[in-house]
Amino acid sequence: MPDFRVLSRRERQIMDFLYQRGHATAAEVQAGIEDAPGYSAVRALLRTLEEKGMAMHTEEGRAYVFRPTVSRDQARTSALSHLVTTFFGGSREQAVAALLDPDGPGLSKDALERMARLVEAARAEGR
Amino acid sequence: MPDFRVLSRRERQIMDFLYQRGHATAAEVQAGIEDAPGYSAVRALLRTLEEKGMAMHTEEGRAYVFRPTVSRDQARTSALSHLVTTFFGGSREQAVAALLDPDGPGLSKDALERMARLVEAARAEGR
DNA sequence: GTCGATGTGCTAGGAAAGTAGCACTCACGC
DNA sequence: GCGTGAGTGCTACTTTCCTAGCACATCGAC
Repeated sequence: MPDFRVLSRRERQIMDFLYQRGHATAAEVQAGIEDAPGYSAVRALLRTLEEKGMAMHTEEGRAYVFRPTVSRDQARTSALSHLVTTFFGGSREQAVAALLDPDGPGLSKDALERMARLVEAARAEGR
Repeated sequence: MPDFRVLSRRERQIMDFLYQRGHATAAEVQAGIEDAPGYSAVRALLRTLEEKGMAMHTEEGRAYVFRPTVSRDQARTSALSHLVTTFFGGSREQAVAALLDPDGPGLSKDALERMARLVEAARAEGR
């Protein structure tokens, strides 16, 4: 798995966008990211990301459609683990607590119930 | 709250370290981060971070001890929310599921129990 | 067929980041 | 008092990032 830490500021911004959307053309990237640079700059950055092995493209009609090379699943696991280490001293439990924080936008009853079931399932499995 | 997105690659790396440790001298930063640059470079980066308002220092003995200006709590909330948006389509529930992933290092029975209680508490509060 | 819109590739220059090195200060031991 | 070690500030250099601009290709409308 490529190392996300080698990414520059703009590159990161674009990768985030690609993970959020799944895939995007240069124009979509430009339209989608905040404080975006010129169109040429976006294309150049996408090319760099390909060189670094972080993204790949397929031709769809005339346009290139870009996707991350590393699956969202792998990337999210890696990002999550980094975040837990950095901000929660490695405690996933604390991270869960933060996710349940009532200050955030309210979680639906259903979502909470599903979470409860997830925890129960993990408990059942863990013994 | 300053915007973490303006940080360069090295600066980010150092901020992560500061959040992980709470505080650190230049020497500790250099010793602590992977693939670290020279001592001078680290000091220069810390100075830049101060200029950008991301870190501050206090003098302790002869050495400067650096800390993030934004509290770990605020920073973690912001980082978590960004991560949930980017990788989980905004679903905190899915993020929790990933944190419970049995492929990761096992969670202790106690930790799981505490999580169960957290969810229950959130449910009780949410109605 | 030709003009405009929308693509791409490539190159080059300026800005920012990253790094090393030197000069200086201060505390401590001899 | 003077050398040494550990600290800082500052400056200058190199590398990388970021960006714009130009040249060329392709498609569709007229």
